[in-house]
Amino acid sequence: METYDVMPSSNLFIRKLESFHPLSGEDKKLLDRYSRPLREVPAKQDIIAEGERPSSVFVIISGFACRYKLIESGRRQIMAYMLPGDTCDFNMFILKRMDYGIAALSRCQVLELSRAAILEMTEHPAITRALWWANLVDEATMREWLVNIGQRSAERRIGHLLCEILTRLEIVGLAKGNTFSLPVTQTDLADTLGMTVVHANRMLTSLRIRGLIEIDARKLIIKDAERLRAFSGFNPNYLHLGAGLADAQSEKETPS
Amino acid sequence: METYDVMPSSNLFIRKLESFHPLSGEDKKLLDRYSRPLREVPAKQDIIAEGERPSSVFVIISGFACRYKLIESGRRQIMAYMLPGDTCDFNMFILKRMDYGIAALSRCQVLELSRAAILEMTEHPAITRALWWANLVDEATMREWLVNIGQRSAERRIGHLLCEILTRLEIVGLAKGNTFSLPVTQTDLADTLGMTVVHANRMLTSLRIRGLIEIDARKLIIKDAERLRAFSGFNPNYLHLGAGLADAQSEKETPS
DNA sequence: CGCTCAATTGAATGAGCTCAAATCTCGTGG
DNA sequence: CCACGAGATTTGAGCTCATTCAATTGAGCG
Repeated sequence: METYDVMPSSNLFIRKLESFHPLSGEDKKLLDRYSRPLREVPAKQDIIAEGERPSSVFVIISGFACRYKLIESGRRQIMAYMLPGDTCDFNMFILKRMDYGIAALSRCQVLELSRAAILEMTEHPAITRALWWANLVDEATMREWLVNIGQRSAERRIGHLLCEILTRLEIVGLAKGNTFSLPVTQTDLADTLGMTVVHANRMLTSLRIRGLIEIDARKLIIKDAERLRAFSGFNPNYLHLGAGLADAQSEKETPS
Repeated sequence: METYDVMPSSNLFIRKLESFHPLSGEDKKLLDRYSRPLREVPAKQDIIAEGERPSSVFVIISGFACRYKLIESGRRQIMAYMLPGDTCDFNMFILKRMDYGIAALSRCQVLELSRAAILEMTEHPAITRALWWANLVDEATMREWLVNIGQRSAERRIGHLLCEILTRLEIVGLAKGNTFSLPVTQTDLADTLGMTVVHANRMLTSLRIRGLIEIDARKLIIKDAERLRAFSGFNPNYLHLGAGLADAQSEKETPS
């Protein structure tokens, strides 16, 4: 068994995958080779639109993106946030047509992986496992969002989402001291949580008054993370933090 | 290329998988071999509870089951319906612990597939593809539910869900003439759609008054499916009906 | 027949929405 | 460097959809 780098990678794609499964130097070299070029996408622009035929897999390197759907009435539902390091469904090109869109919420740097790139990556078992885990966690996250929207009050919904974003950004080192940049509009938040902008604004204010958060420009400070988590019913279980790593660990201990 | 049975299989597991990808006689023989024994689960009982270590994959053969989560306040969110022929996530045992539960809504007959059974099945490419598609459609369905709960009024939410159930039951031949048995309580519907039982009841009444549906015992009649679909904004795209089949088709036409 | 759970209905309350207007922010052109 | 304009945030007021609480009716079962 070889030794791995101890320092977290500065390549967020690699760093995020490593949070799911240990990668060898060779794995990382391969990933690094595919980590260029980056496509710049301005805020509010589609990365891939609903109805398009998917031809590559996207990795967000910087900025916030989302999966979303529009309905007949013109309303929009955001179904997932894609934060730096996040990969969209790597089995995407099985689909004939996208049944949803992926758009940049803020300015983003996006990596496009061709079918060939993905095929090469999936020949590496560790990378494949990491991608698998990423996929499982995406699904689990979507389930949690369903619970959030279906069962919690508007104020707790917002709190829950902020807790999730904090946790996910911490994984890739983009949150320090419970503070992070949240480059999305309140309209985006509202469309994420199934409420109106006006109400989202009021509930943010309410969280501020409770002393749970602080907002300054597009920086969010979670003043009391523990209390916010309790208030929002946030339990990070569903993110399966380090579960893939634990799994690899137990395999070493009890080889099958 | 061999010929396949023209008649739909009476084994709903097979029938459902076939709706995603054509299966050879040999494939079906294998699936059939694993189609016993059936476990009987009474209504309201867990098939697998949150927190358990998953050791097998479940296939619903008769009855309605669901994936669900409970939150601190005691509220329940149902995140998916599992109808006859439906398979739960076939990658489930990668997980250390279930982050949600699966329960029977009505009395169910459930097939349990061991890890070994799944491994054998996934050596057959056609079965693997079918399972893949099933998984993709499950994810797409969850996305659509998010849209439904997040963006539509209570009455349209119910309408949308009923349209989906109708479509899914038709695939396995359990809906005839827009009529099917819906063995779930109104409380279940309410917990599915993020509303109270009282309101679910009122909205069902409202749909009845509009002449869109009729309820008699646990039988649901959709009086005017086209109008109900329009009313609810239901578009079956997300179920990717026959997409896997079309895919197989196009592969035959243009072999890579 | 009596029990439990599901369905239904009423009335009051409240969370969240709509409409509207005011203020703030920030990038762009002059 | 400043003014302008578009988009974002904030606040007010009134209204509606959906909830809560409570009670009644109905249906299936031992």
